[in-house]
Amino acid sequence: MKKRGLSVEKTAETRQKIILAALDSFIELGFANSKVAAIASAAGLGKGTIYSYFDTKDALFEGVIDYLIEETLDPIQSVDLPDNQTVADFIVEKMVASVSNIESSGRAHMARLILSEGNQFPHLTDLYRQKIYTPWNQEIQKLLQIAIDRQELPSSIDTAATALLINAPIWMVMVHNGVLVRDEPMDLMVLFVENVRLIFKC
Amino acid sequence: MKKRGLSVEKTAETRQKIILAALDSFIELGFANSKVAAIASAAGLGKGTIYSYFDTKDALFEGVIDYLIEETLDPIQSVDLPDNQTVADFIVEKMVASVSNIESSGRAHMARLILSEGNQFPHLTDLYRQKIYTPWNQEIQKLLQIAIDRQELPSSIDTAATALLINAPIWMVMVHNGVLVRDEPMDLMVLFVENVRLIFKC
Amino acid sequence: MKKRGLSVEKTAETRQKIILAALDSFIELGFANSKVAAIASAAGLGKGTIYSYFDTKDALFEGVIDYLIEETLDPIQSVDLPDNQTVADFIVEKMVASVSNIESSGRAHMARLILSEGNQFPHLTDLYRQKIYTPWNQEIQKLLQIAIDRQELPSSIDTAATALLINAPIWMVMVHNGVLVRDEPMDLMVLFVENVRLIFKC
Amino acid sequence: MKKRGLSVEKTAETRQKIILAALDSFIELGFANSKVAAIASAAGLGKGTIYSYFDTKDALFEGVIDYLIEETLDPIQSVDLPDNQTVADFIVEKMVASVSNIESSGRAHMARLILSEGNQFPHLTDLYRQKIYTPWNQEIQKLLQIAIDRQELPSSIDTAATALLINAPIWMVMVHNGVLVRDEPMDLMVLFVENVRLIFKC
DNA sequence: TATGAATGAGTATTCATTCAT
DNA sequence: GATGAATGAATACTCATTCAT
Repeated sequence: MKKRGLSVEKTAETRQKIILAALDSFIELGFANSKVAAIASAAGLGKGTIYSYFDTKDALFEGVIDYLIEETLDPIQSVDLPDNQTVADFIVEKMVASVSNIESSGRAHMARLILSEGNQFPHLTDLYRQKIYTPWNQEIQKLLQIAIDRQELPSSIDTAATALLINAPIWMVMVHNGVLVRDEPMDLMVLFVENVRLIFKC
Repeated sequence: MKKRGLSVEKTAETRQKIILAALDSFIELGFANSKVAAIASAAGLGKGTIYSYFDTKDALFEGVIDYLIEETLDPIQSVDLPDNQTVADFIVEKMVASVSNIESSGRAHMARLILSEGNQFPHLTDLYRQKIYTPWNQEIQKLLQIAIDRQELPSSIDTAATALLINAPIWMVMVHNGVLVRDEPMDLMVLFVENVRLIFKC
Repeated sequence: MKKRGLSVEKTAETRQKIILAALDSFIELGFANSKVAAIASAAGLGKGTIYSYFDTKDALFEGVIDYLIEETLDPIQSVDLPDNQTVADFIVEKMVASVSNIESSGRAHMARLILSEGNQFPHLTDLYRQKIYTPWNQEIQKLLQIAIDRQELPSSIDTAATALLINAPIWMVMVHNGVLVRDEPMDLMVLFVENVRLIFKC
Repeated sequence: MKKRGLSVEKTAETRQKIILAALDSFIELGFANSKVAAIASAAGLGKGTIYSYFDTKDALFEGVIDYLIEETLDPIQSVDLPDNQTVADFIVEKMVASVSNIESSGRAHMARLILSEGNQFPHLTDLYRQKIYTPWNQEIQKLLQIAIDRQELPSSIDTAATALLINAPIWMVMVHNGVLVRDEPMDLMVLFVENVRLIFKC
């Protein structure tokens, strides 16, 4: 069989094309208003082909979210914290990369899709929470605990609540820039860093 | 016309029934998955009656959002700030009432509907921004400016960004409690107050 | 009871208003596209009132046609033929009045309603045939027989066919002016008289 | 694409099936009373298939009329008139074929559909006038002018009016046989020929 | 008697999904 | 594997008709 390898690549490539076309459509039109036929057409494929790769339209949406989760998975790791760096600096440093490309990487789109369609896809909300949201919050909580241990933060703080406070500007800006005030976007980086400085009083 | 008075009451009551049934359905199922027939049935009315009050399903959704906006309109007013109260205390005090009933008053539902359906209803997003979001942010910015004038805050802060920081925990908690982690709700009040204290360093 | 008489008049007047409003609507929009509510509104009445006078929308249409048939009933009578007038002259003279106001009297509208809606209202087509179409043709046939007897026409003619030939320009013009070429109406009188002259070779 | 040929044939056949089933329904029930589902069923197809071929029920009706116009287009041509044949004979000869199959060819149905539904489909009335009615009348007028030139007719006649007179029996019979007196049909051929003889006095 | 709010049967239309080619 | 013609369940919406006032 001369090009079995190629065929596998081809398949992966076709799958990719479908997912990207579907993602565009879901972002622009939402799940309910996206038509399988239009996605197929945008992917340069026939309708039937979509169904060779995904059993149902729901499965296609799950495939898109799965893809985004895998693609954008890049968790902050508390174990990477060097001894000679403050927790605040570490968080800021680590988040610069992550936060600066939150829109271009598709992570903002993913989050907004979870916000808008999550109610109807509890399974995906669960997945997002398990793979992205909760791990991130837990790593932040670990870092906060380390900060308390190092006396960079008072022991009186509630780590769960403070983790949410660190997270809050990210969601605020995703809502602000992506839904409510698209023509005057706020700079997430500025907000995020300022917020960390306030929390760590530094 | 003798029974005109009754008739007006009756129609207002029917309209109310429709809106409340529709609201429940939109919150639970989203717009696309809500069926007009089911809403009518839940309201104890015939399908046709819905269409006597709203031309289309879209118009019904707009009616629901309009209703929520009118119902929940209760803006913070910077002019109410007493001389003998700090801006931080004023914000906290004013927001206690507002924030404590954010779920029960329907304001959280409204916000989440805007998040989930707003893309497909730009007109409603505009309305929400004009009536709720922007006025709130602007009043907060005025208060921040007063705080700067009173030297409760350094003049170096960016009032637009800081207003968003004050807002951020509210959206964070609406997302956290309403979408992602429904079984372990975070106490918005705690988060909000703590955040104000951090910002005002008090 | 002071104004029972008035009440009867009022009732007849209301009925008249309904029929005229309905007629306008049926002519302009056809039966299927005419809405009872719109007819009521055009008549300055409530929807329910229509149903006090006509059981159903179909009955309303029948009422309109009945009204037109009664209103416009003005048959040519062969017994009116004077001895000292040719049949051709008699037909022409009698039809001048009838044909000249065929549009303004509503007879053309009635005929076109029968054409356009008759298939769905066989009862009305029957009525029209019995009250208008067949009597007219039969009187014309009687006149043609008299003309044969008087040797104004050869005995070889087929009176049924010739009656239709006399009728033909009327329908031709109703179709031409009313449906196909509204902006360049043909003068029915000219056509009708010329046609009679051709048939009677005079 | 290998099966493209087959596919094209198949779709043409399906389109034909739809049009014929729709035509039957429109003739029997009229446009408003024809149900898309019933037409689909009569065509041995699913409802959705109709909508793959015609965007709306209105478009389906237009498709049917278009089809009839194309199918039945067979105009009399004045240029075909031989020198050694009278105009009257030419008209009679040419119309024998055309008129004798006016019912079986669908032309009568088409004309009656225009009569009954034309008011609601001005576009189709226009099309019918442009493609069928006006060309026919114009060719007849040309022939009448030739007849005048050849002195087969006096120059005093009005060609436009006389063309309508020639046409009149056709419409008269379509109305008579198709709407009013279906059980005693008149022989169109007899009427048409007799009428031409009267007009040409031959 | 007149009204118009309420009703729900009836219909056009959409679109995810199937499957023969 | 890829295709797109065919399908029909599902749904928004209409409007003749009823009936309480």
